[in-house]
Amino acid sequence: MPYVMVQIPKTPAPASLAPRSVPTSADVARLAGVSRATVSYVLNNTGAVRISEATRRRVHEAARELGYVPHAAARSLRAGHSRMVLMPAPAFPVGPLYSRFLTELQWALGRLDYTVVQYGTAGPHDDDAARAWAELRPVAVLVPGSGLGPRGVELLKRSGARAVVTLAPEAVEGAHALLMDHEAVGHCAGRHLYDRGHRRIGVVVPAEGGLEVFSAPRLHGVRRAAAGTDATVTELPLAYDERDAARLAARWPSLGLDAVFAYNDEYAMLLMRALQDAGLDIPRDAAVIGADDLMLGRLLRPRLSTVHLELPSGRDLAALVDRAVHDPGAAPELHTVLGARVVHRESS
Amino acid sequence: MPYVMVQIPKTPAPASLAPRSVPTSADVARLAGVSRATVSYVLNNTGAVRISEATRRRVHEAARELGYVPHAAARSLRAGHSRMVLMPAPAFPVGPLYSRFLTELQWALGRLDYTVVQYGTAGPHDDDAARAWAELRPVAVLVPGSGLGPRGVELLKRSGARAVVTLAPEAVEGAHALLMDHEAVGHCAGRHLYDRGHRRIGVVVPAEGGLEVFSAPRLHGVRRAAAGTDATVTELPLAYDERDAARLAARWPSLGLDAVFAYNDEYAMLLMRALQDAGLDIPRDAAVIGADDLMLGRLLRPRLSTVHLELPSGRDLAALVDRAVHDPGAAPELHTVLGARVVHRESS
DNA sequence: TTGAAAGCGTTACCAA
DNA sequence: TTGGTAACGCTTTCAA
Repeated sequence: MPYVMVQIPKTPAPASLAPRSVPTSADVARLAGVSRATVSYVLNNTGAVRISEATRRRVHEAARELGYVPHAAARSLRAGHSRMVLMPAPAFPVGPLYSRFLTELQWALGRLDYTVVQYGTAGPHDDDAARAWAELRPVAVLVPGSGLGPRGVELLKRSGARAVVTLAPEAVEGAHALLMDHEAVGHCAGRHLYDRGHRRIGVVVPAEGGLEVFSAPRLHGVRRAAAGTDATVTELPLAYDERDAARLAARWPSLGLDAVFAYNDEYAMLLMRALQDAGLDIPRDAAVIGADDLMLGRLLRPRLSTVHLELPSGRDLAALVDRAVHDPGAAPELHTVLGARVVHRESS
Repeated sequence: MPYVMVQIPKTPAPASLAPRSVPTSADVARLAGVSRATVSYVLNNTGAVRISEATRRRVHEAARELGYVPHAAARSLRAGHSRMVLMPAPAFPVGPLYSRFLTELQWALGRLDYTVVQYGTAGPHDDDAARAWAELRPVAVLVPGSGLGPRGVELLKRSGARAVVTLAPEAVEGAHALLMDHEAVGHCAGRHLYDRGHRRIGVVVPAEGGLEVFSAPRLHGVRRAAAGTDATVTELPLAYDERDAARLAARWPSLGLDAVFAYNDEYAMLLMRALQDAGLDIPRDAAVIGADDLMLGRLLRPRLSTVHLELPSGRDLAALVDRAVHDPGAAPELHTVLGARVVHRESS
C-alpha cells in the first residue's frame, strides 16, 4: 500500500458496549418487555394485527436503542423466497453506454421493490458459476454476455429462480433473451461503406481478450453486407495502444484497403489518428467508421462517423423481469434490442 | 420493448419434472438413503469424519440427480457469519480507470475466498442505505464515495461487519479509509499551470450531478496552489455536451483567462475542441490540462496534458480487507492513495 | 392485544 | 462410520 499511512489511536470503547454481539429481534423483545412475535408485528407494520400505540413505541424505542437491523437471510429463509435480482458482473470492460444502462436498470428494478445485486465472478460464466449464483437463491438472474448454457439455466430454475434473462447475441434455451444484435451493427457499417463506394473494407478486431463476444458478430455482419458483391472484407487485429495502431497504419498502403470499420469509436479514433500521422487523408485515402456514438468522436477532425446503438431501456427490462417473475411458466420472450443506425459525419 | 418479438412455443415439461420444488439436503438424504448429517459431511468434505466410499458415491449421485445446490442463506445463518464483501454500486458514472480497479479488486478478493457483491443502491449513501446493507450481514463493506457517516459505520459494525472501508476524499470515524486525495490532483494541475507562467486559471466543474465529490476537492486543490500568489482561480461550470462547451468558448475572451484545468480528460477534450473551433490557439491563447490520463487524450492535436492518477491496486485493498476482517479491533488504517503526477504533453 | 411454537435449510455436537 | 438433535433469526398460525 503506497504513500502515507497513519494509525489512529483506538478509541477506548465504553465498558457497557464492549463485547457487543449482533442484536436480534429477541433482544429487542426482551428490552421492550414483549414477545418476539410482537416485535415482528410492529417492525413489519403487519396490518392484520392491531398493536397498542404504547407497545409500538416501546418496541421502536428498543430497536433504535439496540441498533437492531433485521437479518435478511433469516427472513428470506423463513419466507421461502427473496426479491434479489442477481447480475453477474460482466466479464468485458464496460463502456459508458453499458454503465448508464445498468444504472437505469437498477433504479427501475428498485422501484419495483427488487434488490439488484451484482455478483463478482472471477472466471467465465460456466456451469460452476451458475451453481454459485444459485446458492444465493435469487428470484431472477440477468446474465450479460454469453457463456451460460441451457444446463446453467436449468440449474438456476431448479434452484428457485423464476426468471433467467440473458443479454447476448444468441438466445439460450429456457431463458428469456435480449438479443444484442451485434451482427446488425457490422452489417450497418458495412452497408454504409459499400454505399459510399468503398470496396476493399478492413474490419478492426480488438486484440484484447473478452471482446470476442461482440467483435466476432460485428465482423460477421460486415461480411454479410459484402457477400454477393464485389467488395472484400479483411480482418485487422489491433491492440488498444498507440504503438500497435502506428504499426497497422504503416502497413496500411500494402493492405490495399480503402475503408475500415473499427469495432467501436475508441478503436476508430486510435486508428484514425495513426493513419493521419502516417500521412493519409481521411476519408479520401481511407474511410473510417466506428460504433457506439461516443461524444468524443465528434471532437476529432474529421468528425468520426459511427454506428449509433440503442440499448434497451432499463425500465423495459425491469418490466420484463417483473412479468417473468409473476408468470415463471410463460414461454421465454426473445427481444432483439440493439437498434443500430449509421450516424454519418465526416470520416467516411 | 422495441423491435422484433418472438414467442417460443412452451416446451411441454416431462410429467416427472413438472411441479418440482427446490431440492434440499433432506431430499438428497432421502434419495441416498442416509441422514442429512451424512449428506452434509460428504458434500462439505468434512475431514474429521470418515465416510465410506460407497456412501460418498451414493450421496454425490443423489445430489447430482436432483440438481441440489446448497442454500447460502441457510448456511450462513447456521454458521453465524458469511464471507460476503459488500460494495454499494457507486453513485457516480464510472470511468475506465475505476472499472479496471474494480475488476482487479474482485479478482483479488475472490482469491482470498471472499464473495464480492455490488449492491445497487438507488438513493444516496445515507443511514438508510447503511441499514439496507447491514441487513445482508456482510463480513466487510467497501464504500466508494462519501455519504456514509460515523453513524452508518457504527450501524454496520453493530450488525456484524468486521471491516468498513471507505474510498473517499475524507475519512470517516471508525472506518478504514483509502483517502482519494483529489485535492492533490487539483493542486498538481494548478501548480503546473502556475509554473508555466499562467496566472488567470479557470477550473471546469461538471454541471452533471454526482460528481461534486471529486470536482469540489479538485477545485479546492487548484485554489490552494494559487493561494499566496498573484494567480486567480475562476470556477467554470460546464455540462458534458457540445452546445454548452461552445457557449463557454464564446464567453472565453470576456473571462480573461489564460489557462484551464478541466476536471478530467473528457471535459478537457470537449472544451479544448470548442476553444479551437472558436478560433483560439492551444496552448498560446489558453493552456488546457485534464486528468485521468485517458488514451484518447493523446490522439488530439495538440496532445492533451493531463494529471495521471494511480489508483490503489486491487491486491493491496483486498489484503487490507482481509487484515481488517481478521483483526476487527485494530485501529482504522488511513491510506492516501491517489498518486497524482502531471503528464506534460502539448496543450499546456 | 399478546404469546407460544413450528419451521425455513444448514451444520456441529454427541451418541450409537 | 453414521444418525439424532439442537440451534442460527425470523415470520406466522393458532390459541389465550
